Amino acid sequence: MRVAFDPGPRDGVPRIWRLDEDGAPAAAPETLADLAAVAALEKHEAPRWVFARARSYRRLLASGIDVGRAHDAELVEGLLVAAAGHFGQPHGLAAAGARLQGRTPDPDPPAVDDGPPALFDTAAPADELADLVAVHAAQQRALATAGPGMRLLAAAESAGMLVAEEMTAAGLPWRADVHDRLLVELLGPRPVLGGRPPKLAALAEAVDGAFGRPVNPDSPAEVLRAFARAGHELATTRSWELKQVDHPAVAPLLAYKELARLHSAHGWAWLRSWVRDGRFRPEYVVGGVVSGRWASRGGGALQIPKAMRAAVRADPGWRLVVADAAQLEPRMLAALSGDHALAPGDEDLYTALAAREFGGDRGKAKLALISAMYGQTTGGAAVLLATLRRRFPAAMAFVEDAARAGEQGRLVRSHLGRTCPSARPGDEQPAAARARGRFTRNFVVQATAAEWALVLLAELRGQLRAAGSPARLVFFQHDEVLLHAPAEVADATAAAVHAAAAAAGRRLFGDIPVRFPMQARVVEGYDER
DNA sequence: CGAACAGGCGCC
DNA sequence: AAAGGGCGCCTGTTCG
Repeated sequence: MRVAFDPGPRDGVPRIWRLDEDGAPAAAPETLADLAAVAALEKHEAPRWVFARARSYRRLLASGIDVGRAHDAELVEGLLVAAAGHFGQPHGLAAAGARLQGRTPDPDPPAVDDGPPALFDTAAPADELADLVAVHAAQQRALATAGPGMRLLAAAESAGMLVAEEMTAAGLPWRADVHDRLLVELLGPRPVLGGRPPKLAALAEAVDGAFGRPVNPDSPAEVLRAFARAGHELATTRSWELKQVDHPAVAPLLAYKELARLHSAHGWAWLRSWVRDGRFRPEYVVGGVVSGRWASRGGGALQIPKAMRAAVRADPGWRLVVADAAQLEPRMLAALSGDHALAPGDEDLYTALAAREFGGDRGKAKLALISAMYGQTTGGAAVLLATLRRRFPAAMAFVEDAARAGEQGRLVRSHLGRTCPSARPGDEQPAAARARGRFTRNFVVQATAAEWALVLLAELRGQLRAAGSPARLVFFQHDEVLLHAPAEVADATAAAVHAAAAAAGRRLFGDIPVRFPMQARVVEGYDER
């Protein structure tokens, strides 16, 4: 059974509508006394809940209610709109309803972005339950004809929404005291009145000294002028370019840039803004990246520097289970292309490939595969690619077909059917066409990896719920998951991750020899190997 | 004055 | 040695 759910406005009442699998109403709409009634329904009937958007589930979580299965109409609409070749068209509930009635949809309302999500809530229109039911029914019709891949993708995307909201609610354990200690070690004591911390100030002074005049190291233009005066004409101030310059300012400047980045992006201001009560609670945007990867809002959640990861520590008596998929994208390529010899087992793929084809040079093997998937042609990649083309013709043909499709302005799709954005006016120009070819080449692999990860999350969440496990998913980053678990169930949680990874591979590709191993480690701190 | 853009770099 | 896919977010700079 399915149940459409409308939380109603803040001070209003929640409403539900029982539906058949195809989305047709199975009864009259009902008004609930309170949100607790949702919990009772979940306990006794465990329906698939049809939500208009993530915020509907956020309202439930705020009341301590979680559910097992969902259909997120906004996310599914985005998948269907893209599949129809209209990527980027409005896909919120209002837009979907308008499209259903043959009207031109208005742009989606802007995402609310004014602080941590738990602290605000934008009231939905008074009664959108009827719209939700109509849109959902239309989506079920579309999914019925779209095929099993799209149906799995719609379910996984919706499960991703559940995971994302629950992760935000749970928060990533974050020790402010450890973070502060790391900052003091790297930057010196926190400056009381703002300004540069001692070590940054010292490095800036060293840069001034090396140039013989004040130079703002934060201003690329000033730095370029200073080097030019010293006889070094640079195109940029990127660190790799600076490293090739023989000048006494280079060393302090590079050190400054590294520490300044930490200070500005993950310094004391970040800590104050984003960590409350021992938790970092970013908001995850499911499907926020064209490839289906998640984006995040607030705190740069998907760019936590390695240098700060020691601040992520389990609560006393708890552990972190840190699991990341090994060489996920080349394994996806092996599965997608049917070139299974590319990924023969569980062992490190690059090392194995290097032993067979690249004289044991793992770096070469990695560069070759990265180049194949990203479309790199320069910097010595060409000779490596020739080796790949000879040994793995099907895999290379797969990415090259995808690149050609992009160059010709055609759409490409992931394994389950996520569709890339359409070509834009101007993309037929040679340089733009090549760029689009690189994009579509990468899209097929990255988007399929993203949906594998999505199915993994859904499987893992399902396993943990079925087992009544107290372990919680607390972080997800493309091919890596973190769980927070009581020490006594940490090993079982790691085992659940392995099982979920295997299940995700089967859900996508059936019984093939390619493996998608996840290395799971049980640690107290995220920095521990 | 704020908005928009560019340069740069963190992560995958 | 230094280029190719996807992001978010900081600072500096320019523009209106």
